[in-house]
Amino acid sequence: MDNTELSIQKLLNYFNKRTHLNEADEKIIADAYKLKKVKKKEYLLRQGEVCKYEGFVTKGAFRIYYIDDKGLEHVLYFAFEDWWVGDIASFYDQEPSGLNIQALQDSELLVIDKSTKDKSYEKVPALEKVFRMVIQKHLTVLQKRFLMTVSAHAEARFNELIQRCPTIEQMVPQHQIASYLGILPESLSRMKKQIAKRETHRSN
Amino acid sequence: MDNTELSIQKLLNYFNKRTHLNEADEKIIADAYKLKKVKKKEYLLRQGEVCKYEGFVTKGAFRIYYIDDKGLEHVLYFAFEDWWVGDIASFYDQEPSGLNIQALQDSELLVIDKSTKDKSYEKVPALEKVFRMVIQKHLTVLQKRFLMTVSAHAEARFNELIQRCPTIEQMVPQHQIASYLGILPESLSRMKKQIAKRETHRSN
DNA sequence: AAAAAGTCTTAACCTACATCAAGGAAAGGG
DNA sequence: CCCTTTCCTTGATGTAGGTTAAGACTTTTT
Repeated sequence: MDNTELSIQKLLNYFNKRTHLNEADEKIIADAYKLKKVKKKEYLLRQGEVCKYEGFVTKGAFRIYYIDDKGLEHVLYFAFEDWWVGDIASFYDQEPSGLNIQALQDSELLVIDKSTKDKSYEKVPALEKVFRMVIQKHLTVLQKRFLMTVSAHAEARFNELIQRCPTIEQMVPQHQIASYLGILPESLSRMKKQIAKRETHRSN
Repeated sequence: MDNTELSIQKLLNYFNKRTHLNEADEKIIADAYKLKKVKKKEYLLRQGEVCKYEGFVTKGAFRIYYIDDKGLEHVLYFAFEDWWVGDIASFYDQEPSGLNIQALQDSELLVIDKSTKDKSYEKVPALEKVFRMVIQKHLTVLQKRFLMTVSAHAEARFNELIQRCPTIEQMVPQHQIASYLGILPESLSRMKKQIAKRETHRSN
């Protein structure tokens, strides 16, 4: 079994956890998605472009971020295996995107373009429900993140992130974690020093 | 035509803008949704309760907000006519909600409970697509809001709000607008004074 | 192996907004 | 209509995190 087939198997697995697909459905899906390799630091999407692909990450990791008018980057989320990447608004309306999607490591994903996706909904109606639920999940996660961001200090947000995703510090550089938390790298560095100082005080 | 029928007509209208329903579909939907009246300051949902209803606002306005551990309120969004209210996570998983949904004025909405909603998806599959798109829209709006919140100052967020929703100041008290912007009422008051001062300087 | 690019830390200073406190205006209820 | 509650404003002071600048350390590229 080659790389593409393995990836497709992961995707079918993902779908079958959420609905039941028959063999004909699986064939349609297998034909609709194409394997795409993206090298470290390369982009799947850049701000200003139309989002051509919706992708299912099968290997590696991505960061999805926005660059504001001052040139500062703001990480919207990190995407690892079994996550979806893309800019829904840009993909569905085929209008310029406000987001950048960059590989953090050499990565692979299964991608689908807009017209193929539309056809897949027609051919496999069960996908409507699956994606409704996937998007619902995304929405609730973002809602929680938003409320956390407006109600808690950076240190609480940092602790929450580490608890929810303990390996994150091994996977992405610290300045990108700072960007995810909504603070500058300098602030995160300072904050970690403070935390460490409190830790040693406590143990003495 | 009574109040309920008028409301149902608004809802069918809303759905028919996004898909095509036949008469049987319309009948099913008309039976599934019930009119509910909520007086000013009353709640459709309180933090800690399970979200029993998903609602389509046909009259009035609501605020959806979260109370943090310090007791501070954070407005997630305001909902006016033709908007949906509810806590998706709590509604679909029937688990306690983290949100409060309160009427800002005497209001009316069409509500549906979880099991009726599940049945409506089975009976009218076209609704899957409609709600997938509604939720997609919610997600993109929240995404933009989140990025605005982390990248722009309170004054820029205020200007954006006024531009996007010019009547908001007539509809909701200023301290709730402050809460939506993620600042304290005192800060918004001060900010508006600053803006006004700059305006008069410019015109002299 | 050298050069270049990227990453992390530290320090001094600054600012947007929070906090605390209090008085006044408006609005809604009996 | 008064009384209570809600709402808005203003001032003094505090602070989390931003800004600027610089040095060291690490990784990648050539």
